[in-house]
Amino acid sequence: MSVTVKDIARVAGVSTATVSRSLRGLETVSAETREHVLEVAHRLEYVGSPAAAALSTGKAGSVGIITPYVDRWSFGRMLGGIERELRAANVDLLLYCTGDPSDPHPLLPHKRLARRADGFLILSVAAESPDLEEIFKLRMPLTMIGASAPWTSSVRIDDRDAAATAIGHLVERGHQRIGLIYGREKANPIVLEHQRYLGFSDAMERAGLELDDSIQAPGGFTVAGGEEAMVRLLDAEQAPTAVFAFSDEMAFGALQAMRRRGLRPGYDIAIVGFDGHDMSGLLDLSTVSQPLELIGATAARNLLADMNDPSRERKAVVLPTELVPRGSTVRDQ
Amino acid sequence: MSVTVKDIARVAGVSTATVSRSLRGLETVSAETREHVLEVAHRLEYVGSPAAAALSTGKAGSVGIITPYVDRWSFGRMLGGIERELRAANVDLLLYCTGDPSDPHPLLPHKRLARRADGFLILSVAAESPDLEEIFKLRMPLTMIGASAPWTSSVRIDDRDAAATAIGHLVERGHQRIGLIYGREKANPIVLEHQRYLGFSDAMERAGLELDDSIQAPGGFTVAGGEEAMVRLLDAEQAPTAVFAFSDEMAFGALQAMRRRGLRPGYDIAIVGFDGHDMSGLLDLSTVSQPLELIGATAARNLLADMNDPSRERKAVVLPTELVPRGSTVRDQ
DNA sequence: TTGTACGCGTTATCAG
DNA sequence: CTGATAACGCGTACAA
Repeated sequence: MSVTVKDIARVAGVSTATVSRSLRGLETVSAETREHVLEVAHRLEYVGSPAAAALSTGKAGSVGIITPYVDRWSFGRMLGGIERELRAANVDLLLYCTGDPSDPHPLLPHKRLARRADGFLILSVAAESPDLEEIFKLRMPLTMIGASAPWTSSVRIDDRDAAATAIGHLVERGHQRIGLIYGREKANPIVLEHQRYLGFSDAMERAGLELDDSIQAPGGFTVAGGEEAMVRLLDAEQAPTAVFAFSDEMAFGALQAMRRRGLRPGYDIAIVGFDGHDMSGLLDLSTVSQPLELIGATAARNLLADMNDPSRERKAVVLPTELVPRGSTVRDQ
Repeated sequence: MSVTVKDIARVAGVSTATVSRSLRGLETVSAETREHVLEVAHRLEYVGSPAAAALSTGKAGSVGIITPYVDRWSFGRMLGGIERELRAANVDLLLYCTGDPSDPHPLLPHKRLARRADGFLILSVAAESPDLEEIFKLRMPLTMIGASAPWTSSVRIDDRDAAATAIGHLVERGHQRIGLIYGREKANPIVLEHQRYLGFSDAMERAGLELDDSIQAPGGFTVAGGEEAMVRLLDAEQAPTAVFAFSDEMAFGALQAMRRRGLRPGYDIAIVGFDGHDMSGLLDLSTVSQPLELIGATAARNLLADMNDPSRERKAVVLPTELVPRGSTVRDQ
């Protein structure tokens, strides 16, 4: 097999305990002994066994990230922030993708999940999700992103307020018939959806406007889905004069649908998206921008802190969003 | 601490060996014993320790994926394909991000990498990269994506041919002055870049056209970088009539730059990108589309096969690409 | 079909 | 400062 601490101990003429201590840089070893051990280890091309270390210490040396999707733009950005922090702390990153949260999916794989990591980052999964109960029961350090539960740390934006701001922007510009492209079909919506919907209805009510189901459709958070949804809105008996989409990607699809019909964003119909996608500027799409990398990094840092000090008080961080008005809502003055 | 096989054995009145066998569904246990053990395990809420299992069997039960970037669109798509296959096989996914390959980065973390996973998926890293030597030395199952080495499996597209096709398309449409937006600044390019560049120059030569450095610029594979690069091309003493970008995202940036100057894609300047990005249709961008999820899935499946049978012959799979002509290259007939 | 007992590679607890 | 030695939790020859 491969080189172990035993081999090093034998060659270096010390005990395995001393080898272990030297390797980990504990101060309780004389400098010269350590030097020697390190030299031998290097010469033998020693590579430690994380499994053995994990078994011995009880710490896996990694955190798991649980997410319903992996190929969405916003996920990539968050992941970037998370990865950076984790790498800096030298902990491994395990990725678990649960698939669409509205499916009755086969639960978060096995409970094996538990022992794999020392803590978890949970993305956009409703705290009430039955799947999560299993995780909560583990009583491990947890940080939720895009949702929150009283007994875990969380990092998120104020989805409700942000959505209301977007609608407020449209109302200000004189729109009275405002359509909506939301995410999943009804049941078990991911949290942020629910919050954004509340913000939407808050603002509509405040403006004295009626909610009309015929101009609301699900876009599944994809470009193609957004396009389909927009087609439905346009085909409604009375089409909307403005549309709010729960994600920029869906808004892009909506723009596509409009273009196919010769409708000009901002003139014929106003559109505002959500995320602050790289490409929203290019498409001149108004959007509510959120600091995704920062959200990821903040969550990761928080989780690491919780892991190091389990008694640490749980934190619920709320990061700011920003409305970015562009041509898709301001041309039609 | 937590429930172990020993606890189950005691409660169920059998040996730990029988517990282990039952838990893993080995056929060498009587049905009724197994039932009983499973029932007890369930009742005790037993959760196995992957670390212990790994230590005992020598298999980590996971594969590592090594990538220079994590927030690029194409990566998300590949990851989707990879994740699906891995999940189906019930193996964990470890993510290692190396950062920009042209930096002299601190090597692929530690060698600890080795024992963490049973195999690795390596994305877009040059086989000649010094970092990889360390990995190769491990003699573990490896599958490269977007690059290849004779002694490992690999899955890729024919970047050279694909790039040549894109240029051929432009040449066909009468373009003689063709600019290029490539990725990283010179040194240590990721492999696909080199290949695409070769395809570019192949086709240029074949058409009897000259390469002109003044209309070639790096865009760093980002939208913003693509925009900057395009500005440089437009400001060249003699601007190009057509531009080929190594990624759709950079092409999007180029479109942005054109729009800011009132230039119409397909009329004033033709543009063709690379990837088959979700949004290329929306922006009417001609592109060379590659089957990213399939690439990821194929690579993952291949790696799993190599892991199960180390003597398995290494495979080098080349998947097809497709030129998708759109308005950005065909309007100016 | 089932049980015994040892090994996997580290870390941690004691003595010394 | 260093060395035995006992865990850590599971898999698996080997024996019964």
